[in-house]
Amino acid sequence: MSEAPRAAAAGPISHTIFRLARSHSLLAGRLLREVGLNPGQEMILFLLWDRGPMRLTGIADELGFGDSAGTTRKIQRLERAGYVRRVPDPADGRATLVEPTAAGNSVRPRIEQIWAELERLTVAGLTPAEQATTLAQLHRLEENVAKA
Amino acid sequence: MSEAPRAAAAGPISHTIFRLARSHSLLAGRLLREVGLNPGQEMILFLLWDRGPMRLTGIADELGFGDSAGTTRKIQRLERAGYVRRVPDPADGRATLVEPTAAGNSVRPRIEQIWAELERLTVAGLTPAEQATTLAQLHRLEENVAKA
DNA sequence: CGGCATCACTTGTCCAAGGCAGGTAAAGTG
DNA sequence: CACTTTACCTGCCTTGGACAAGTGATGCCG
Repeated sequence: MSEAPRAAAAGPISHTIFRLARSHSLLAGRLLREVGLNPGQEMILFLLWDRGPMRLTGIADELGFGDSAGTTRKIQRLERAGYVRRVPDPADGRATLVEPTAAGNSVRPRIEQIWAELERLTVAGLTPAEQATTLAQLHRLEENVAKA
Repeated sequence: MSEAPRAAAAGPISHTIFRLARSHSLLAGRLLREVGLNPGQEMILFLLWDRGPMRLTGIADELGFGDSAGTTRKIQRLERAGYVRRVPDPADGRATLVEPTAAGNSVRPRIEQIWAELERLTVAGLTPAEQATTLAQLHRLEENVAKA
């Protein structure tokens, strides 16, 4: 893994984000495979555990999914995996609410462990103070990029 | 886009990397669509511009592609786009060298502009000193994640 | 109240990425 | 000279993002 100077010269931070993103996603995928999830699906579960049953549009808005069609299919996969259930929204005949199943709830501790492990590996060697500044800077980058 | 506290609690930095990665890739894709590239392809061109003709394995190693099959197809797409050409390696009958075409070279200034724009949008509002520390910290995260 | 735009979701299709499995030809090795 | 390894390619599967089109339910306006 030597340098790729031209890309680095043209945009060193973008370049590093790009590489970090792929490695991080691969690592997350490797850790999550144990529970049969692919990277991203655990985000939906975290959201449901926090907020209770949500409709698809709510999930999509919250997680920044661009496309509702993609959201449908993500939920279908989680449903096939048995972690999530779909119930009609009593308040709106068009909508369906998504909620974790018992199986979904039962993997929660394990998923939280996996995320803790992922975080541990990611920030290895950084002091708590460094972690805090890193997080703050990542948030600034995220805001910039989301806004653009 | 409010918070997703549970994921943030379980791994705030991982969580932010995840979101940043997707937004950044979407932004890069939007900027690059003008020249008919998808995010990632420009990395290959940067590499070739820096190093001259390379074999597929060299490209894959350098950019961290896991799979040689995927590399083959990425190059095929760049080839179909007309930006790259494949020539047999005179030194090794098994290998093919990949090099930019005239069309590939002609988009170079534009791609570098696009990357500069991407970087500008990404680091908007950060002082040069902040950019330097951000870059250093991203590199540390990348090393950690690549190693794990 | 009826008509109509809007909303929530679903399905189909396309393309790109990653991964695995298997195949071919050339190169290297004992 | 066999045998293994290397470099690459192809096929196939799953995921992801995007666009298009369709269905049923809801909301609103005249």
